[in-house]
Amino acid sequence: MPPVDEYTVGTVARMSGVSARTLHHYDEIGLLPASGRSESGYRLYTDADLERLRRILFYRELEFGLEEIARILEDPEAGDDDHLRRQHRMLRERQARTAGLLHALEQEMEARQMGIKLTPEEQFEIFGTDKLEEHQQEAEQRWGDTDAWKESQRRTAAYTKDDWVQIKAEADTNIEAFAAAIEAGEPADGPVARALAEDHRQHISRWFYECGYDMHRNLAALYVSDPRFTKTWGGIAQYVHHAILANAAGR
Amino acid sequence: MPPVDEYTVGTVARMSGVSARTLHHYDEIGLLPASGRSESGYRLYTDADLERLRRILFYRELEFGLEEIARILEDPEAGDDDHLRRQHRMLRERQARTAGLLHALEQEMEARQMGIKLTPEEQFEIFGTDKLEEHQQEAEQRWGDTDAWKESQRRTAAYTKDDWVQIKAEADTNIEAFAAAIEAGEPADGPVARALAEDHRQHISRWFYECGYDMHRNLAALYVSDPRFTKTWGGIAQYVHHAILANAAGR
DNA sequence: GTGCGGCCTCACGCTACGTGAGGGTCAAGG
DNA sequence: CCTTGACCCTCACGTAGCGTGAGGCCGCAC
Repeated sequence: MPPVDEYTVGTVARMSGVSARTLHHYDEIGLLPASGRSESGYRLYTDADLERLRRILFYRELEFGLEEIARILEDPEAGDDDHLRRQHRMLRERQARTAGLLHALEQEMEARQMGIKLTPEEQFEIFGTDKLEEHQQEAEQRWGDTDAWKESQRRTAAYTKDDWVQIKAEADTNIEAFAAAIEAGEPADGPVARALAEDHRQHISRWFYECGYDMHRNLAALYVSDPRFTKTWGGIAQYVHHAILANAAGR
Repeated sequence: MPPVDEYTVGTVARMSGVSARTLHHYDEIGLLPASGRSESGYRLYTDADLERLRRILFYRELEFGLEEIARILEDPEAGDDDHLRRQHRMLRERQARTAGLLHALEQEMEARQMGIKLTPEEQFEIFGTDKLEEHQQEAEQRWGDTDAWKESQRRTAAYTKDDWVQIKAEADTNIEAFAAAIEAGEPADGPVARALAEDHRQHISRWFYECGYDMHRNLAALYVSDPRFTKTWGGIAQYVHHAILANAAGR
């Protein structure tokens, strides 16, 4: 006897993340007919149905219409690469448009309000201290005329409180991971530490400014030479510095 | 007397790119009521209406519901930058989501081994040679196990013929620009040459693989050391090499 | 035997319009 | 002056992909 292989709508719904109504709908339109029914009329789905559902959801994510999904799934391959390519093009165009909107929006917002992104109490709430502004003034003194700083200002001006919470969370995770790596005796130039360094670089790129490997190296130098950074990074600064260099060297 | 300032639906439709029905709809739900009517009952829109429509379309592009757009526009900017932030956040989410979709789509396409993206005739038509295959195999031998190679394979698997035409056009433009810069006596480490090098880097990043400045430097080294590249770039290889290094150094 | 949660089948609601049907209106040409 | 064709009007139903009850059967625990 094969594994259970008999699921009711609710079960399938919970497993796949869609609603029961959606399954009813897909049954109705024949996109995903239930393989069978129980004596009392309950829809019963098999593992094969689940697999089909997975494929359906994949194409749905790509914003194909249900009808087109049906066609794609019906005939095994055939000329469907065209669909995929078209979809790919569409998505790339959308990506470009979105990027344009983003840029316009950021400029608009920067113009609208220079500086003050959060009220002092909100900053307090997030960072547990209100050193952020102080930190900012220091930073501006030193970096005010670099492109990275300007880009950082442009981007951070647009962040909401939720964004800051996430930034903080990511940063903390990264610091903790480094601490754990030291604990575990991972070498600073080993694969684990390098991966963490890469995370760190991407964190900066994502939230503050385009941070290539060269930039990252420069930043690493600061971690050991600038007391402000050393304060944030505590005893692990040296280790992080080493890891960043090792990571950058490998690219 | 001010400029015309009296447009009928069809005119507005053509100017804004929406359908007349859409304008009817916006009128019906009160989102964009026509400022007036002609004697015969034609809707008449003013320049102010057009401005409002532009704003509506902007928010619509950001996937706000019409009802919410109405609320945003009605309220004379109370929490104005608040919803700007929300838009910004939404856009970034969409950006990330679309990037994910693109990635998934590319993997799917690569997995289906649609590697034969262009027929030999098309290859010849675009690149003026059908020896791409050999070239490709050589490259794979040498670079096959690098991340950049894999990323490039994944991404290019999804390109259409039109994409390739554009890629080729961009590349040619870049090469010609370099040639022109040499002709004009531009120094290889001057601003013009560096800008061209930056274009070149972005071209690669956009179409093939993430090419940071370090990576770009490595690539530059090949241009002067690897005969295959030297062939493509002819006599300007040395100059390009120099420009890339200069550009990377400034970042 | 009686809850309670899960399942069933209608069936109407929703968004943002598309798409006619049936009928006036405006400017140019015959 | 009258016709023609492009444009405009107001209903009003259709579409996709479900959401959201309503009314009722099923099954298992207490």
